[in-house]
Amino acid sequence: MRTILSATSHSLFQEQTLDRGKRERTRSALLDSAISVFASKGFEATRITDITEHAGVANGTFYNYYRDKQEILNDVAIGLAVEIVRRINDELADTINAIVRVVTATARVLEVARQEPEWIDVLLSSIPIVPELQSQVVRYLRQDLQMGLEQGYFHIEVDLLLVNQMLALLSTAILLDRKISKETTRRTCEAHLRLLGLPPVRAARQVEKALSGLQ
Amino acid sequence: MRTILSATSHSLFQEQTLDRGKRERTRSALLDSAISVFASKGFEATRITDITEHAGVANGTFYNYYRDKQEILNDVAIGLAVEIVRRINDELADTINAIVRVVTATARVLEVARQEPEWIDVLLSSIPIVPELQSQVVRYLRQDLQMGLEQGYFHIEVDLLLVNQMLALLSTAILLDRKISKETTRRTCEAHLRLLGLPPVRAARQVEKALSGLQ
Amino acid sequence: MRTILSATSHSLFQEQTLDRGKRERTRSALLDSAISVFASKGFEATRITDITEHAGVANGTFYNYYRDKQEILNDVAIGLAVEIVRRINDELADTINAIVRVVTATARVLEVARQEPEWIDVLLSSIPIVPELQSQVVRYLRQDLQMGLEQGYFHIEVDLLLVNQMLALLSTAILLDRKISKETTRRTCEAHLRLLGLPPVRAARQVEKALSGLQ
Amino acid sequence: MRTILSATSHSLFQEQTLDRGKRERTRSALLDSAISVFASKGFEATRITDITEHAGVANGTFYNYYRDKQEILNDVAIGLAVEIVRRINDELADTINAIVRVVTATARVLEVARQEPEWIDVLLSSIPIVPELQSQVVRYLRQDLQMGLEQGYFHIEVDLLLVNQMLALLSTAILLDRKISKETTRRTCEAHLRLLGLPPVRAARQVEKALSGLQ
DNA sequence: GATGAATGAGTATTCATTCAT
DNA sequence: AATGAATGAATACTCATTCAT
Repeated sequence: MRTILSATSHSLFQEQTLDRGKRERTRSALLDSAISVFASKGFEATRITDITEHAGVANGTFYNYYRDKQEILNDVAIGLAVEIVRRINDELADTINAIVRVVTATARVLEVARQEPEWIDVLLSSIPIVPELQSQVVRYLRQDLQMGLEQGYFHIEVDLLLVNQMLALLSTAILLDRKISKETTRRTCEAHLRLLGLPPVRAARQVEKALSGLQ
Repeated sequence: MRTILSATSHSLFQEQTLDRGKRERTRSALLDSAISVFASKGFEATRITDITEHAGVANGTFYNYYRDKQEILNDVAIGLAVEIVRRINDELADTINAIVRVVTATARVLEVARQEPEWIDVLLSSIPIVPELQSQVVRYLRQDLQMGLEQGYFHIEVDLLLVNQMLALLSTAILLDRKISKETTRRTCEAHLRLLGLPPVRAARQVEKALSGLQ
Repeated sequence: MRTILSATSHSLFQEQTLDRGKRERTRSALLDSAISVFASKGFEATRITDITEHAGVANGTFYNYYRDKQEILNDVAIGLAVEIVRRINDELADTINAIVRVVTATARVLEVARQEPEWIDVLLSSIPIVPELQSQVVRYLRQDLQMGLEQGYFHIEVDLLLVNQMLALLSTAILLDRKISKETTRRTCEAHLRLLGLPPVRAARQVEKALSGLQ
Repeated sequence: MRTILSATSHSLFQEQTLDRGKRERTRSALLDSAISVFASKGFEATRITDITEHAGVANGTFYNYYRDKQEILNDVAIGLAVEIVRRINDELADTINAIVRVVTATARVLEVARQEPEWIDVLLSSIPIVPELQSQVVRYLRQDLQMGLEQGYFHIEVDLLLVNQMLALLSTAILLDRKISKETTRRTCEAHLRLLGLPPVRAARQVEKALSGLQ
């Protein structure tokens, strides 16, 4: 099992296509470039040539793969989401307690945000722009929340609003503290549990316990 | 006392300058126009001519007042913030209970969001772009939060992270339910109180009570 | 007789109209402003508002007096030429030797260039743009040159080319040494006499003599 | 040896790049175009689209090669200077008499001015705008002047002022008589020699001799 | 497939000029 | 006469997109 800690490749897509044909390698170069450039300049401000220059290909090459910026953003965002979800799922495979699952997932996302800030920058800013992404995230989170309800831990209506509230708390943490200190992680996890209906003291205790078990 | 409910002018700035000279009237036309256009197309996508056309002036006129989009956004955002804070302050003048203050303020912002969706759209999307705005909001909110701590209601560290978490919950409500149903208002207020450290049941009761007192 | 040395007013036109009506005073303010601005930014680069701002009047006021930049330049250039010619003529009234007249005139123009650099800047750069100016200068210079021929000093064809050559030498001095050192003055006078056909040694002697008599 | 008389190509740059790649051919088209347009409208008055239209390319193409007008002017001016100097140097290779060198160079520049008026227009008007150019010209002229001093012909201080005086006389000739009659050439050469300290009669004789040897 | 030169629509910005006050 | 806000034509410049090589 690939663990999160070992994974700090800065080229998500290249890594996956080293073996495949030239076409796939060029596509990956574009995708990885897009992550970097979107992260540093923002989606609106990046020009096609920013991506191609960073990828070391001619500007015309872009159009052999994508129609426009939006299209490559979709690929980038989905690719990032899949990778991050994969990492978390790997680790949570055997965890059945919903509280632990929520805290672990939150902490792990923040962990990725610390190690690969570009990924999370792009991913979070993509959510409002890439419709498909939103539904993916919702479907994923809802499972754990539902589980928490059934286990009697959470007291809240599980719906789109809730999921978005949790995402918003996550984004807030990342935007405010790019280094993602332990403190920020703890407070974000606690905020999640409070929101889900745990009394404050209990939320604190559970977060303490779950985080200490993570490393 | 001017109440929020009676106020639904759609021209925040024009209204204030009907009596003053031509220069101020044109400036207000541009400001009101900017609100509309920023709200409908977003800041990045609006062109200067969108603003001037909507205001019914020539494109060159814009530059008699502002150097660029960013500069008019600053004026717009600060103007909106001042107006909204004024409305809420009017109503909260005599309220000393921090919980009631927080719930009322939250509900009132959502009320404005329902009646003047453009205002809140622009205001919220301005926060990351207009540095001055962030500090204004923080200063304002911190007072009530501090009061809640002293009254023994809240159990949380009052800092920049907290303020941003609350703003993020507010934004989430508005983005997800532009109509701002009573349900959305209630859940957002509850989320705020939960985040601030009230046990879920108590939070629900307090929100119920405070909102029913509002009309 | 007004002497050159006493004259260092920086407002050629204002000075002449202090007594006349408001209209003339505004016009003079525009003219003096135009000199300053043309001198510092050049004719092409100056905008109407540069002139009006410098004059302390509203931009629209300009059009009460002039149709465009070219028109005010004409007035400015002619006014400057008249003033400079007047000063030199005052001094040369009793001088009958053509060599002394040429050397004195040259030295005096350079003297003005030193004391009122803006005047000469504008005047010289106006020559190619203000047709009337060229013919004025030619008519003026030709007299002394003709006199020198008759006195047997000069050996050269007196025509447009010669006059322009002399002007070009004058401009060169001013452009290269804005401070107009004594050395620059001497060399320019000598260049003039050499061009007019005096043998080098004689030219040097005459310049020496004429300049020493000037102050 | 390529003679001046045979050379009347009107496309200085195109001619040099017919064989190279497309990029260089387009660049040359822009350069040649710039010469024509600068010559006919003057630097200030030419718009980028004047250059691109004349070159038969789209306006955007300009910016693939140059950032602005000034940048292409630099290239144009240096290119012209190099070409003209090359032509004169070719011819003067074996001439050791400084007087003959000066007269020949002067006459040849005027010859170019007659055959390629645009070149000289642009070149002369570039001198004040392109700093590099001035120093190039100075370095070039100074050699011959120094030689004349050593040969005992010239009596003058060789410095920046002198070089600029000679350039000014050259410009005057071109501006006043675009056709560059023999008369204009003769008088300009004589003016140069007089300025350099030859007695008038001797100057006339030397010019007569040198010019008659030229064709 | 990759290249990169060429394109030209889109937009910002300036500034001379007008004209109601 | 003076004002100065409004105008809009003129122009620079960017950049997504095309396409011949």
